[in-house]
Amino acid sequence: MPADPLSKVFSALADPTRRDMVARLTRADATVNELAEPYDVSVQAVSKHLKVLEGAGLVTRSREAQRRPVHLEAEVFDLMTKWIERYRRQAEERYQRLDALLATMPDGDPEPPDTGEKP
Amino acid sequence: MPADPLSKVFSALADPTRRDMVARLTRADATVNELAEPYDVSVQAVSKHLKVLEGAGLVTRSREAQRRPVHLEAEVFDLMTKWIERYRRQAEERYQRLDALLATMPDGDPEPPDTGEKP
DNA sequence: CGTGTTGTCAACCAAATGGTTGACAACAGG
DNA sequence: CCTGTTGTCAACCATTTGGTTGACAACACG
Repeated sequence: MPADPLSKVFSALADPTRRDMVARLTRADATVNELAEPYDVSVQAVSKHLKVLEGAGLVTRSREAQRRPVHLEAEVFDLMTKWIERYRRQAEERYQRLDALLATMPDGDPEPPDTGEKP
Repeated sequence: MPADPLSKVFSALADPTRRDMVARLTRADATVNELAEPYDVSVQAVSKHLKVLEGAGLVTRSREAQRRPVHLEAEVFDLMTKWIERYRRQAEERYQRLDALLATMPDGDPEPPDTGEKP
């Protein structure tokens, strides 16, 4: 189960219910019951979702009597953003290079796939 | 299996092997065998991974004789980036408001949790 | 002290996931 | 035409995932 941090975060956000919880937590902290209310599933199921989000570092929880308020940790988002941006940038740069390359050869085939000579 | 687009993309990138393939595809298009080479799994397994990436719109494939070159589609990244940025921003704004709120009340408890008067 | 509220833990279940092997289609090139 | 290469499809298997129900701990409050 050692699953790297990035995998855990992506995996955690791959579920629509979990994404919705995160969305709601950007507005305010909430208890498990509050979080569970809009969804048509048991409180236990939501508790499990919370564990996944917690394991991914997207969420922390404090104690306050018998309540366990859930708090969003937005920093983890940066992990993903960095990964995505990095490869998006590389993909774009490559696209630029390809463009430049095409510009240097106005019409010829760089590697003639077929030398013509077809009757 | 109707899984929404965002779920598919997050889910596709939740796997380290798949993320590595994407990373390599930012440098150059590749065939299935080329992609499979570094990993210690069968070509069929890689073919499955490709189907997942394709289903998420992260990758497209053309025909060229019996070869099926794989090409990265970077636009889908924007879907994720938008989602992430939106909620990261909201979380930060909320943090700001909380900060401002705390500034207006130098020391008092806004909602006395306990009115004292307990013998 | 008993009772209600809040949440977790454990056992169980169905479906999805990631891997395997074997068969086969499609094409290039001798 | 035969052969090798490239890739997919299908069946199968083990593990994970997302959900359920039931029991129980921890605490507030009458």
